[in-house]
Order: sequence, then C-alpha cells, then structure tokens
Amino acid sequence: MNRLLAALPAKDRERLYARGEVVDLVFTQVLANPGEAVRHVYFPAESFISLVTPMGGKATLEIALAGNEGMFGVSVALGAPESNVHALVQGAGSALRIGAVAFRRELAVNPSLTRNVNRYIHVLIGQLAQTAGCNRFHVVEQRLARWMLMTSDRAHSSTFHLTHEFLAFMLGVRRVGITKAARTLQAQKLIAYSRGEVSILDRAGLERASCSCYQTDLDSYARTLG
Amino acid sequence: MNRLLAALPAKDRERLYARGEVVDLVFTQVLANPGEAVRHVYFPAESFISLVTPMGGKATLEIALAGNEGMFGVSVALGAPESNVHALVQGAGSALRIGAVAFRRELAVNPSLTRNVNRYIHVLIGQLAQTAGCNRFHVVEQRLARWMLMTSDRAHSSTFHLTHEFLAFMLGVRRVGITKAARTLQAQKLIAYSRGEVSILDRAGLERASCSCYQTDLDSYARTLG
DNA sequence: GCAGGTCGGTGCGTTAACGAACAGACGTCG
DNA sequence: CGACGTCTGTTCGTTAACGCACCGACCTGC
Repeated sequence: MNRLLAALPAKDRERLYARGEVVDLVFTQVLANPGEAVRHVYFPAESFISLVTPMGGKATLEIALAGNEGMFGVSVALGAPESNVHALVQGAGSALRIGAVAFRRELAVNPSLTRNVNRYIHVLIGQLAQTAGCNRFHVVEQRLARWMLMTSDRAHSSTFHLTHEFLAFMLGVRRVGITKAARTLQAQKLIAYSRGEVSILDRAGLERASCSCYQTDLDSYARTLG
Repeated sequence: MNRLLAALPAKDRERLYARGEVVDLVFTQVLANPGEAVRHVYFPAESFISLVTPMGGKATLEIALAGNEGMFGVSVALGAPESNVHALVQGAGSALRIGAVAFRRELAVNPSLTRNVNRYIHVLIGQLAQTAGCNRFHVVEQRLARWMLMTSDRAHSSTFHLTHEFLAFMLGVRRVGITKAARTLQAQKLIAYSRGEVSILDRAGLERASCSCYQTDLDSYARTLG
C-alpha cells in the first residue's frame, strides 16, 4: 500500500481509489518525458519509479526515486502543463493511477490529500538538493552503495535485477566505473551479483560503505512524512 | 518589483503587501538554516537569495538562486515545519517579507497566489534537477560562466561583488579551481575582475563559454512563468 | 553445437579536479 | 609609514574518473 495514501482518512482514500484505477507497471515502462504533458499521476504500491534528467547527448542522471513512500506527478499537483523529467519504471508492481484532471479536481476538494502531497513535495525538494551534493562530492562506490540501499528499500527485497550498464545510466558514470565499484563491494562480501541479479548480503556493511546521504534521506522522510 | 507578485491581480497583490513589509536585505544575511523553522517568506525585488545545501564537513553547494523571478520560502507554502537548506542573501536590496503564518493564511484564500507559487515550485524543481546534472557533468569553467550570468540577471547589473573564495563555496570547488577558470575567462576578455569586483565584458561570449544549462533555465522560466 | 547477443572484467593513456603550501599585490587603518 | 588582512596567483604531487578498445564468460535459440 502506498504510504501517502495510507496517511489519508479512509473516506478520502476510498474516494481517490474510485477516481483512479490500480494498474501494473512493468520494468522500463516510460511514464513521462520532458516537455510532454503528464497524463496520469501514480501512487506506487510495490512498484517504484525513477526520475531521470536528460543532459544533452547521452549523459543522463537519476535525480530521485519514488516508491511507496511517494508518488509520481508532482508537476500535476503544481499545475504545470508539462513534465521536466523522464519517469521510468524501475521496479515492476502495482500502482494507483489517476488522470491528471481528476487528480487536480480531487486536490481542490480534499485538504488532507493536498496536505500530504505538499509535504511529499517538500521532501522531494530536499532529496534533490541532497542528491545534487552527493553527485558532486561522493565517489562512485559510495553512491552505488546508496543507490542499492534505496532500491532495496523500495523493492522491499534484498535482491533485484539490474545490470552495470543500467546503473551507469542512473548514476551518470561509465559502465566500467560501476564494474570497478561493484567489484570492491563484492570483494567485501557486501553484495553479490551475476548477470544482472544483484543481492545484498550485508545490509549494515553496505550502509557503512555508502555515504551519509542515505541516512539523511531516511531521516528526512521520517521527519516530514512519518 | 518581484515578478511573481507582478503576475497577481492588483487587488490580491495589495492585500499581500498589507500583510507583510518591505525590508532591505543585506549581503551575507542568513534567512534560514536547515532544520530550523522558517519564520518569513521573501519575495525579492532587487535583492537575490542563494539556497545552499550543507554536505557535512566544509563541503557546501549552491543549488538554486532566487531573485525577482521567484521567492524564498516554498517550504512554508508546502506546509513543512522546517527548512532543508541554508538561505543567504547574495545580492543586497529590497524584498517583501511576510510572516509564515500570515502567508499560509493568505494562500488559503488567494487562488491566484497559490497558482503562481505552485508554478514557481515546479520551475524550482526543474532547476534543481538541471543543477544536479550540471554539477555532475560540466567543467568548472562552464559552471562559473553560468553562475555569473545567473547572478548578473538577478542583480540587474553587469558588475557585482564576489571573491574567488565565495564562488568556490557556491560551486563546491577549491578556491584555486575558481582562480584558474576565472583567469581563462578573463584572458578571453569575457569578464574582468579585481579584488572581488567582477564585471561582465562580453555577455554573448560568456553565454557561449557557459554550459547550455543557462539557456535551459531561461527557457524553463519563460515557459512556465512567462 | 555453434552463432549471436548480453553481461562483466581488464588495461591503456588522458584529464579535471584535488589538497597543501607558499608568494605577491593591494587596501585600509592605526 | 608600516602592519595586517584580504584577495589573487602559482606550483607540485595525487587521484578519481574518463574514453576507448578488447576479451571472455554466459545464455538462448536455431
């Protein structure tokens, strides 16, 4: 169950479900592109969604991850005509999908929804700031560890599928950069992987190997949304 | 005049002015710290404000700049109890200051204000994403050029005061990194500086020396707020 | 059983930025 | 005038990451 929705009074939540529909998101599905209108907002349950910013050429960078603690489509809530990021499904699973117009209409009459969405936007802004700094100051190995922890949290599982190639895309580095960092983590028996199947062996160790940004993020959620 | 306010119907704008007061912000004044409550929101007129994220230790990074095209205090609008960034005055000048509580009360009864603030938040999120990528992929010289252009726009002047030390703080690099980049720009006769007094000599040239992020930002403002 | 694709690993030279330390130039104030 | 603080410039060795190119291991399907 999506936690933003879980925080709503039952009545409000039910009305919201009635306005939308539960859909299954599939891995790599694209939910939005920069410059295009956002048709639906999504509240992930088991699924989770990457927000990726294109930088011209082939450079890309993931700037945020939305799982059951959040949502995709804040631009709709903010009344913006178009998305400014790519949104792509990172982990398959269900999500509540609501049409942009219906969602805005609902926001207008549902203060508890507005309140929760606004708080999420605030947290999101904090994450973006944190991630910007993380990308600037921390080495690939730390960032990789952080990314795996974040993914694991949202996948609700300690194993998941992702290739070095894909990770490179997310972190904005070369594939070999990922290979090198991943090898080091594997040598420390923190993770294991083979042909895209990653599993976390030692969560506490991985947290130590990651930068403090991971913990900062958790705190931020707990403080504002918990 | 602040452009977010300028976009409001005259009546709404006047009420807002009546709720707050015009204050003079002075260079280096701190308007907010991470983890502390935000007491007032600010709508800069000639002044402008840096949002800076602390990264543990002495590492810091500016993540956004708010001049008369925007505001400081979106976290208040989002109902968050505390700030997640440092806010410090980058350019002296006047701003409309409004108490957090009064501002929230006003948002509740003033749809055109809400609409404009929300759109600004959307643009801000876009900027944060852009800046994150910029910090990741672009060299110091390009980022420095971009920063000077952004500052110049918000200062409404082609000369302003800032030392290499301060710039290093903003861009999250060493002071000598700024010195090196600044020398190169000066050698190309794009800028001139001496003991903290910077002037832009060749704006078009500087735009060419900067990364495309500058233009992307301008487009983003024009599209959503223009 | 082998062809072709995907995935991970290695090695090469190059580069932007780093930390540290020091030197000169300029301004201001006593 | 001279002392001190601020600002800018330079040097030196180090490092994380880069682009490129190639290899081998594994998997699937014909």
